[in-house]
Amino acid sequence: MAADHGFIADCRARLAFDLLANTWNAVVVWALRAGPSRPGELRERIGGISPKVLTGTLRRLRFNGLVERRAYAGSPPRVEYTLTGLGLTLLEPVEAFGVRVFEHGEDVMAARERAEAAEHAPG
Amino acid sequence: MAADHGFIADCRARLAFDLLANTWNAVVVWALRAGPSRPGELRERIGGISPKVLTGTLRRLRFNGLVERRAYAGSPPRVEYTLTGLGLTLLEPVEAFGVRVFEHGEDVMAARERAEAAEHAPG
DNA sequence: CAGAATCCTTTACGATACTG
DNA sequence: CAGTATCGTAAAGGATTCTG
Repeated sequence: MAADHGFIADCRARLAFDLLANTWNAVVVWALRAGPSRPGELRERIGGISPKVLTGTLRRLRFNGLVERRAYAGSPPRVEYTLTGLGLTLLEPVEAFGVRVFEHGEDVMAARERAEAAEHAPG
Repeated sequence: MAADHGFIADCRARLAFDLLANTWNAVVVWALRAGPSRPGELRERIGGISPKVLTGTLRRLRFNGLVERRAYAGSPPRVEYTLTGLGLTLLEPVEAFGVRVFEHGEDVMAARERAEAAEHAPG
């Protein structure tokens, strides 16, 4: 069970990749690589994510043990989110993935244009 | 702009991680690591994915240039899907992620149980 | 400032049946 | 066997407003 990295049958893979199977999960993990961050910082850093969606995403990540929440007493409220050990472990491949997409971003765009052209031409 | 791997602002990250932002995207990429595969093989290998959803996922992956489709003439139909160069490039971090989740799967489960307990206790 | 509440829209997912 | 069509459900995303 610890040595079948070569091949994983059935839907254990789905359980694993569910950790990323949302629009913002990986983005937020990525944004947290800078260290403990407040929600406002995250929203600014990410761009285009609404407060509600960020809250929901952080909740999911906490639920799965990737992220920790720490609240400080006082007013105005101060809250910080941090990657847990597990989150840091998973950050590495996430970051590697992101870097590669950035490196090969033009391949993706080219593929999309080709696909769109192929949709319009024969249709 | 090719050297800011240390920090990516705004929502380019979202564009990147959209490639994984679905339930089955990463799972199918993962399942294709074995080499060219027919849809039936993929369904069997993955488990729990319906034909329609597999088709849709493969379509998305093709659209983004991660996967290639090759159809062979004849009857019954024979179709094979393969990871493109880009797909192979991205497979590595995907696989690394999967492996790590399998290694630390118990952390995830423990976090979920803790989270569920925390929901029920105070509520 | 954090985040809960509300309302709406979109879309992925799932089961099933059907066609070439 | 590959893929489409149809139907229904569930959930995520988005915009906005409000409260401690």
